[in-house]
Amino acid sequence: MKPTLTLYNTLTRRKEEFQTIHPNRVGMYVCGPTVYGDPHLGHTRPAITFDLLFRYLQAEGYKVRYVRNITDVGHLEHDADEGEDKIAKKARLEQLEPMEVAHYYTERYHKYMDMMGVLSPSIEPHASGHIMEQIDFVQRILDAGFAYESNGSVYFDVEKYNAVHHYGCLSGRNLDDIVTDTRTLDGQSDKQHSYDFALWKKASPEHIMRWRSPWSDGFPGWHMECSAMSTKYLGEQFDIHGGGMDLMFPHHECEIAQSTAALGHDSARYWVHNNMITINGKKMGKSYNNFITLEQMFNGEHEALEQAYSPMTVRFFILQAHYRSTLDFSNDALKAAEKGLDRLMKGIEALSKSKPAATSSFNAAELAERCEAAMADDLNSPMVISALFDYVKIFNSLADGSHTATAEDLETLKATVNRWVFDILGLKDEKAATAGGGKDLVTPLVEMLLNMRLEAKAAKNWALSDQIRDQLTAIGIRVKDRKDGFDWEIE
RNA sequence: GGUCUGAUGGCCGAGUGGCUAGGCAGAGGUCUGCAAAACCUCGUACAGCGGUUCGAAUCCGCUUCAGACCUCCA
Repeated sequence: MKPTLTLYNTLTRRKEEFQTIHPNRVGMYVCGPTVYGDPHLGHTRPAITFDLLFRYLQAEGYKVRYVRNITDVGHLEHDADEGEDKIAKKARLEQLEPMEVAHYYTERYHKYMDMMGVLSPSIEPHASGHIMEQIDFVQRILDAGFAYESNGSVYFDVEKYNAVHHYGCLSGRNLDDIVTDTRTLDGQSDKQHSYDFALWKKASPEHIMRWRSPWSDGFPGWHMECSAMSTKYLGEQFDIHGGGMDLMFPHHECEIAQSTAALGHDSARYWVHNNMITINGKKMGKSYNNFITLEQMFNGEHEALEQAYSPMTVRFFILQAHYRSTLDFSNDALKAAEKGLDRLMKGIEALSKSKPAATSSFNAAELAERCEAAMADDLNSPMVISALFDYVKIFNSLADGSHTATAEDLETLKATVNRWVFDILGLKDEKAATAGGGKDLVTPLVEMLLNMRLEAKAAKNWALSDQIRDQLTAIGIRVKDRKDGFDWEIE
């Protein structure tokens, strides 16, 4: 009997049993990147968190439609009239068409996500490709009476909405707090209240990205795309809405307000938020300009990096922390993750090479049980990894006989490892992968030398034996002696 | 200022009332011609002060510190 998945729902601030709207089917919407800059370490947290959930739900047998958007329009620098679209701004700075910028960074995002084993979602809609749907959604809110038009722009009437519903239910605020805390913005706003937010913005003459609408030539407000696209692809009600904690307010709060205003109810059942990656205790992000891009992570070219870290090291680093905790970047932590991952992969290799015995000295089924229980408890990937490490010790002991396993148990363990390490955690053995073709050519040569070394050892010719080992070490081949021969690997 | 979250051993990071998290680093040991790898053993960690309890890292209160959001951020 598998444990039931519980997920922490930000709406209720507690872990809830996960129950799908439709049997065996899950609709999941996650806020993707705004494609105006290179993907950085911070972007990997939601990508990997929801990739983990996506993989896990699929492994559990759910048919999952995972929608992750690309924001390529409508995301303003400031929510004021003089606000400038991020994509348009970048385009102006770089003398490019806005779509050129969006395309370039979308490709970069895909490239780096792919390197880190982040699966492509089921659908990846672009905001710019769904202007019609957004206009329709704005119209629905207008029709419902929760928005007003002002000088060609359309704004959400927060006060009116709040009289009927609770604006702030997700972030735990109430309108009074928001009223007193909203910073007064300069300029002659068309808004009735500072806390009203734009559903449609009239474009100023120099604004490049603009579309025709019933109200003006303009562009949709930032929060609109998620409401419109999630509704289009997942329906008026779906199971999971995910994103970074920093999006909780105002973005997700506004999304809830928009959906509730237009549809009469919130569209997502479970709101799931990942925490931030920090550096020196501070959130890594655009605002602090303290981010490390993935390109830099992987090539080591950043002043904060003592070395390069592989994509799987970064993935493992993230999975070793619970998704709702902050995770602090440091070289020591990354190096620890690198070694830990190496240990895990070597242990799995040891398992694959081990020979069956007549009896098993341990409970092989328990590993899967521990993984299932940990993961079902709000995606506790650190506990999954902890269980795996406990078994790595056993896998490593199979070689010298201090632990034994039957053929059947070995198969069980291999299947468990495949499911948890590769399918669900989404890890890959990078060394094996990169060695790949090269190792095949090198193998006969290395083994010839190592067999010669075995003969030298048998003849107690330690000088020759050590010479062979040292020279192999010098070219990056690490030799590991075993009772019955040798092992080797490419560093 | 408002709202919220957190403070765990040298480092990272789980754990939410009693039972070993785990990884990295470190110490000792086994194995080995030596080395590496592997395995075994080890660390009186729960910010401070008070309270509840037979029992608290875990619950409650206060204090200190840190962070997030309130403006764009994954």
